[in-house]
Amino acid sequence: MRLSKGFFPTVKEVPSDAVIPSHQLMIRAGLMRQLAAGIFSFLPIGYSVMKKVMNIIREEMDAIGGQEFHLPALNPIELWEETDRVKAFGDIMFHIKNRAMVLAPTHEEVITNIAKNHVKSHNQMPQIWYQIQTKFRNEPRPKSGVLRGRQFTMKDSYSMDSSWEGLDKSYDLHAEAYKKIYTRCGLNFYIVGASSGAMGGSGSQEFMVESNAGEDNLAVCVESGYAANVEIATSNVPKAERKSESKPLQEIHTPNCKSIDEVASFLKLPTTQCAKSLIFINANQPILVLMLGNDQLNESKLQAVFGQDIRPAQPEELLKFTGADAGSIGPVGLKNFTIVADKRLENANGLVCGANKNDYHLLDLDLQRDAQIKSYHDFRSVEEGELSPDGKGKLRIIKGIEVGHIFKLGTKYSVAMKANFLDKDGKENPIIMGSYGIGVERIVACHIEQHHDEFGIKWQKSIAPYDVHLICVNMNSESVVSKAEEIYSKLEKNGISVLFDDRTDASPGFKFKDADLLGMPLQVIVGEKNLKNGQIEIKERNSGERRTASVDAIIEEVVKFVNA
RNA sequence: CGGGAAGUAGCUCAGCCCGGCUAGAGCGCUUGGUUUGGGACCAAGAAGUCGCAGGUUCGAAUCCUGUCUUCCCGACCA
Repeated sequence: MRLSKGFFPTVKEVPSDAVIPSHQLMIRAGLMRQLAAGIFSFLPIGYSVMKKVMNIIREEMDAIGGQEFHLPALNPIELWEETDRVKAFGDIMFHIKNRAMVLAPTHEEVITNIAKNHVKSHNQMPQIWYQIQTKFRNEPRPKSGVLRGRQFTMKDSYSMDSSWEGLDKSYDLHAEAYKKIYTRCGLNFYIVGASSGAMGGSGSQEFMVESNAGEDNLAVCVESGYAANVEIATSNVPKAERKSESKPLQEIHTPNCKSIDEVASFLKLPTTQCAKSLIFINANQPILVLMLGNDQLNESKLQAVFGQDIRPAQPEELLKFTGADAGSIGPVGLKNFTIVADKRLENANGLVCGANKNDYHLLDLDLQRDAQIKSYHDFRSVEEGELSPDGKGKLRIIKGIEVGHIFKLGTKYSVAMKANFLDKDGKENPIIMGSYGIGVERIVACHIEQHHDEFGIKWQKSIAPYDVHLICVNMNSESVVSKAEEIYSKLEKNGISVLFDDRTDASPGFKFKDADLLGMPLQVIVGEKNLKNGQIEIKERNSGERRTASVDAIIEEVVKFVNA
């Protein structure tokens, strides 16, 4: 492609509403333009990268036996009522005004609908069905360019199995395919254990790219290889000790002591001898959660136990339910409460807790003796520097961008939509499903986040829009132009895709800047300076390394680089 | 949905506080000329209902009210 003929709207100045590097560069290098919040037009060079990513995805999905579908984005709302997800998605789902239709935010329902009508026997499984298609989600706050949009491209796939072992296998196939996809796309990524959230199912993992632009926090440990979303991450921290003897409960005046730190320093006790009480409301019922010392409660873990609707109590509710304000609340003597505690507190004694009376605390609380603990769960958020669960190394908390998520769905959708098959014994069972997603634009943005410098993008070979950026430095020199033209046509004949900067109205400096911004892996620079010595310069964008090759050897040199 | 910021030429912005005549700059664009190895130079030019609506005023980009849009932080994110 000739730069003089094609549409490559590069921009020198940083767009005012782009904050993160990938967003800025996707605008500056002419990959896309914004139409509205979270909605982007992809321009030729941007779409060419998208297509390369999608092809890698196709190849790897086909390699595990996936079959490509193309499902409608416009769905009858009735379909979504069958699984009660009109309510579950709420405002996230776009609704069509003049017909009872919605724009699909994902495709479990459509897939299950097809499976229900046609997958009737265990002999027809396993199946892996996928598509690459536009998804619509009415995000309350689109941000960071293409990283969180209202319309985006997703590879979504669905596995159908007749057994749970089969699901495990389909899931593992996807995990392996995903690793290949992200590796081929030039991304450094982590696979982390994740919360299944309201999606349901028995397990899920996320594929995460480390980046400051990320919205998720991950706990990772290089030494042990442990990696998990902090929503579910655990660490190796000691439990509170149980002393051999429990002293009697004792009420003590603790004026103006609200926080655990204030209470601990007032009583001259370590914070790890304090039990912090937090009140939540679930289905109008109060729940008291006990945490050790200054441990932070992880609300995702709380939701995993009590469901999504649990919420913190309002200050007036605290007073109503416990008779005290925050800072003086405890588990002793509460009526009609569900009391749960973090695992670190299991059967502990000798603790300090609120007395349900403002400015008073209780000493020597024994959780076995003095409180009705319904159950113990892991509720705490892990902290930077704690030991990984296997104790082999320290945890680091990093920010990550989710580029993929795989779920073992189980039978949630097949049961809801009555997608049943007959097993070997002629018995009817719900199809066992998995669902697996990859955000295509996110891969592109993450690639740029991981491969760029102050001058522009550094495409890795696998997804670069062109293999080579050919620069003709002196358009007024006939010999230079004819040599550049010759190289252009020879490279194309050798199957190399070339972006040829043959503009007559751009200065050399301008061309070099554009080449660095656009970021093709190899720049071939044809200029008078080197040509008079029979040399052509080549520059590798990734390393910045420059060298020259003789006019006779240049084609071979470039072909070698591209195919390396 | 809560908090903050911003909408002036294709882009990046100044002007607004303290109202005034014909609304500016740089980049980009058009034409002509010069230039050609790291975002060239000279000259001439085109281009803006100052987001929109209403109000105050002799007079509004500027003051007031409302509204829309965009960005950032938070909440939310199957």
